[in-house]
Amino acid sequence: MSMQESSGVALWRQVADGIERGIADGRFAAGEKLPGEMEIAETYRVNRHTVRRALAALAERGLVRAERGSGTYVEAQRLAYPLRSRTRFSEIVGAGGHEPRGQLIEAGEDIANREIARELGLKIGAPLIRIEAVRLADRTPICVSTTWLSAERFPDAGHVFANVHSMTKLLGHYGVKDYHRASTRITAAIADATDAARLDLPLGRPVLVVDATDVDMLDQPLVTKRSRFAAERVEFLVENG
Amino acid sequence: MSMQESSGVALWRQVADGIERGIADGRFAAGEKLPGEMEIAETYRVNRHTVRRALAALAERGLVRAERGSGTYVEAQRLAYPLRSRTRFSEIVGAGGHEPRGQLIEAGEDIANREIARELGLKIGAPLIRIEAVRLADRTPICVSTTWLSAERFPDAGHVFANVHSMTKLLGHYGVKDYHRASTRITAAIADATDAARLDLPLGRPVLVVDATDVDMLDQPLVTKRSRFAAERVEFLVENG
DNA sequence: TCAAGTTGTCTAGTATCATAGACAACTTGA
DNA sequence: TCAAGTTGTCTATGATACTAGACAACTTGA
Repeated sequence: MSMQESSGVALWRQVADGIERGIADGRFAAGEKLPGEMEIAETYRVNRHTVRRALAALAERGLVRAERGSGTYVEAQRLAYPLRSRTRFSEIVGAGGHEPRGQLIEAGEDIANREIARELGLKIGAPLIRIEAVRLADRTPICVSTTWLSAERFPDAGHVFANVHSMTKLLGHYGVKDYHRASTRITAAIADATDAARLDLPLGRPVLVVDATDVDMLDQPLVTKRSRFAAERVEFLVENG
Repeated sequence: MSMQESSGVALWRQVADGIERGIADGRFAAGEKLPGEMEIAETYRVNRHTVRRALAALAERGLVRAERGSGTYVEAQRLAYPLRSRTRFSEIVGAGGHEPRGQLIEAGEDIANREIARELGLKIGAPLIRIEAVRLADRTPICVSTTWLSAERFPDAGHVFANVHSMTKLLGHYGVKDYHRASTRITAAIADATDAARLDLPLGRPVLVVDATDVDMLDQPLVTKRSRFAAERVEFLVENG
């Protein structure tokens, strides 16, 4: 493997990403010993100090642990996140044996642009409630979400959410007994400073960007949201047929 | 917005990513003029030269175009890629008005590890055909795929694929009339040197990693594959209910 | 016990990144 | 025509990243 020059990504970062990928796809299993620093330096054709910096970065994030005189060992795992018609963060995280938590960052008012208006079946310029929240599993931030609801249909939704800390409960408060996922769009990006801070993620890490709209049992749009997931902490499962 | 220090990502790269994100999520529409270099420098709190380097990187990738004395303008778009039960690369790309193409990189033999054996319903160590291919839309590489098939059920599949250049046709050659997607797992990573070269992508860009298994009409597994998509060129659409 | 292999910690030298300022070349609209 | 605003190019300087080499501290297995 050879490294790319002047890509705007430091060499040690490229090495760290390479090793992390090896951990993610199972080439380096959890608990296993990584190759020695000299060997890694040779395979990536960089100086041993550069490898050490890469390993230090991974160690700081808790993915590996160095043992002097012995070697460097892997410790990691990703949260499985099924994308079903019935997608509830708390249920998914809870099913994985982790403790789900939601935390309100900010609630405010907004106005529908063309895209949101189309998703929610509203007119452009219609008043909206915007809720920004971060969701955690066992105190590890998993994603940050921006959620939009019609301010007419859900007046004062911001204050309600601040009390109940759950989208399901919020909708229940307005008489919505059940809802399901109508559409989901996924792509990836690089975490910007805001996301990075909220996700407790170093800048430059990949995030999975998910745009989704939930509808009620009559297929009437309820909420639309954009979530940014720390890619290194989740793995989406799409179940077809 | 403030930049993060010593993340292993150069400042100009962070600025470039920020602008690219603005293009991706529509803050900067195609054809529109970006803010002036001085203004960008102020919002990101970096030197104008750093902004210029960021813009140069985006220009090289064809996302923006600078016009001396006038401004810098956006030009970009992402390929919509629906993840349905019936997922066929050529149909998706063709439907978007682009010309699909597949290109064989390498075909060889392999042996089933635990994961592949489970996906394909084979025993560990069972003989496999491994096919590496890159898929393009209008000569732009979209993804690289590694596909595994049972060597017993599909003998000589590598040579067949080299002739037909299509997974659908390959399966048809063995009497498989129709098939559909059984499972899809998505996560994101950073492009390594191999991916970067094959996708004509600078190192360090995010890729969407998709693990998928296709089954026949009797739900018997046919092929399992791992694809890596250039995240900046596609947007997955998950359609539920 | 000892040799080989591992991670930890120094010292340097070179290349790249980022900032700062100045000015040229060009476009646009008044 | 001209002023204001834009991108293009140059010089210079300090900070950081990367390489190179040496050796210490520690673990493991023969």
